[in-house]
Amino acid sequence: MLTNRQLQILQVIVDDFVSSAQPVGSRQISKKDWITFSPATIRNEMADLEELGFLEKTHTSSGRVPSEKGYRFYVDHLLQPQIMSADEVSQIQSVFKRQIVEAEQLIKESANILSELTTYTTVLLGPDVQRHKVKRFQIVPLSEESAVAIIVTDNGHVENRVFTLPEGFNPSDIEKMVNILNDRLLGVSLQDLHFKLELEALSVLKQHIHTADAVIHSLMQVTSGQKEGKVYYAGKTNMLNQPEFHDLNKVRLFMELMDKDSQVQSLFKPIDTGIQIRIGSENNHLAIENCSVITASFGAGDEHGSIAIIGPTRMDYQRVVTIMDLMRRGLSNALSHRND
Amino acid sequence: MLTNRQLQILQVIVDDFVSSAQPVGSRQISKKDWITFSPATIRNEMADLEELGFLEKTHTSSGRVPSEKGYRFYVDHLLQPQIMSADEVSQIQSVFKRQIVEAEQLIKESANILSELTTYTTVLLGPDVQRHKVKRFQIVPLSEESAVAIIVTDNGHVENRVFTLPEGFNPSDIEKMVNILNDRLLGVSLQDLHFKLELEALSVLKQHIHTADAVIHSLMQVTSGQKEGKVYYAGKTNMLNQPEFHDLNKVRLFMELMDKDSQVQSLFKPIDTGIQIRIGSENNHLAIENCSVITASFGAGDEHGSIAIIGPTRMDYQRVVTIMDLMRRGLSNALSHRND
DNA sequence: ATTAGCACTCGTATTCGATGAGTGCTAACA
DNA sequence: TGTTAGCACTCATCGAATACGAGTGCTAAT
Repeated sequence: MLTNRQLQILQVIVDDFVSSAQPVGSRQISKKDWITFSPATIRNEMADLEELGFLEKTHTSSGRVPSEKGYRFYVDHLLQPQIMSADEVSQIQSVFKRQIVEAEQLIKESANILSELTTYTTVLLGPDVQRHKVKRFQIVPLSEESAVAIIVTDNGHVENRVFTLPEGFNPSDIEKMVNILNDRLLGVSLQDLHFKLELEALSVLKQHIHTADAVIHSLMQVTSGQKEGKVYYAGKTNMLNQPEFHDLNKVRLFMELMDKDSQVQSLFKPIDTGIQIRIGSENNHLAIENCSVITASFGAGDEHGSIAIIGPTRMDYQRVVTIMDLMRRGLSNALSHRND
Repeated sequence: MLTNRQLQILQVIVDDFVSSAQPVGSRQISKKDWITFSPATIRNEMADLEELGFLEKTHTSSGRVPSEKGYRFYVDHLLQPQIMSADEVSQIQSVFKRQIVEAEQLIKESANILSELTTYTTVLLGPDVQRHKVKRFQIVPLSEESAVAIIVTDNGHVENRVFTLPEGFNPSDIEKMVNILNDRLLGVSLQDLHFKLELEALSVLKQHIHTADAVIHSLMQVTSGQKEGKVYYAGKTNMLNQPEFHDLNKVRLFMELMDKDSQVQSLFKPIDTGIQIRIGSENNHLAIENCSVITASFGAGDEHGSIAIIGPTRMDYQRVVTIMDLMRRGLSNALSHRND
């Protein structure tokens, strides 16, 4: 168990290092006016904290830097909600005041504000499309051999894909088919769609349309492709302003990672509801081993998603957590009242 | 007018500098076995070429580097088609062999291969949606107050947007309205849609539906939003491997530019058909003043778009032009035969 | 007209010493 | 026994001095 004094010192070191990016020395700590003990005492305590694994040195005679364990402890025990300026609060709330109809647009705006306020990078994981339910099914023929299939979900998302019509397909069958499909598939979630098409719709359709087999298989191709939700980024280049990214190799690794939506998706998906923090190696990825990811999920009813902020491990956790919590509540709120 | 010897020297300098990124000295040039004259002679010629503005020095006693004017001359007069390895040719053609139904998918694949083969960054400008024509108009109600409007264009693109329904709107009017709109708007290009809605559709609708005014205005909001085509990137991080981007500031500027689709759109849009090259300051943008952009437009019938490659001014023009030409023809071909 | 020879320039890499922030330890102190 | 002043020591950073070498421009010889 850490003594009160050790807690104080750890807190100062993290806070100082977060804002200065420079190793923190004993003299610097003693300057804080609520610190009553001498640099020598602080040095002793720091040596202990280092032995316990909360601090590190960059070289033999440098100041101290929080270790991952140090950040973890700070985040778990020392975090205290920050007071935000009225200006910033109103900036956040301005998004929710505007009457935005489309959920997607609302969330994107939030992500932009989030990176602006934090100066970190925001990753926005779109709502899991697979959970949405079919509201309407539509097929629009384009030519003799191709048509576009459209699926509207219950909350307004539209999925569409061009597919080829089988030879000898009778265009007049389309309407019949669409009716049957709408009848059968209403309310089915997109993730179930694939199977429902094969198991239920196919047999019914076969009775009415003789090329049904081929069409359904084309449609099944359509439904199989869209496994992942969309990923949206804001403030991607903010990371370049962080001193820890003065190294081009790190920049490259980071940017390459950010280009792979599927990897980003799995790295940034929240494991639980609420706000979570993953520090450094906890992220399990080389490209962001010196980064922390803070995720927040939000939602109301069917419409939910998550926002993540990524910055260096030396990130302003207090501020980010406070802002994200505000954002999370606001978004959930806005989404649930949207259709009243 | 340049002498034959000057042409030879300019060619060697560009070629060498392109592959080595180091200023080229007289000795190095004389080593080429088809160069028959001595370093001293070469130095004299280089001094002349510098006076003419085709070459530059990085400092008083360094080798020569092509100037923008030098590249321009090289590109205009010295470019000769490269012979590509059978391996690479087949890699390109593999895309077109696969039977891909959706034009967008096909083009994206091409862009990926393009950046792989060139090690530069590919920017893909989607077909100009505004030119497409309405094939089908559809409205799907989501709740009492909202609905999603869907526009399918003649080549299978789907535009959609959620909009609010006016109070007191009678849901049963939707079908009537959709019918009228489909009737009136079939074949209208998206860029005209906005006005047609206001000028033609509105008056007709008013006769049948008393809330038509409000609905049309909601719809007009939908049609006004989608001014720009989509932009797709491949190999964004390739630029980081170029030695000219070892400077973090340049990286930042470049990445920031690439995040702004609308700016990228206007910078990379080809002015003419065929292959064009814009060198350095010809691009008129600070962030890419040391870059060259090679654009190629392709298309068949209604479906056309353009691909651009961006790299440092010290880029392998011969190779890129050869590859892009192959790609351009392939794409145009594939698109025109797609629906046969 | 071409080229060998040579003095000169300038970027790069290396070494060396000075500086200063910061530590750990010891001994004095309350 | 916990705290602190004092001091020797470490190590990153910076600037000056130096050597090195690739490359040029000029002159004079071919």
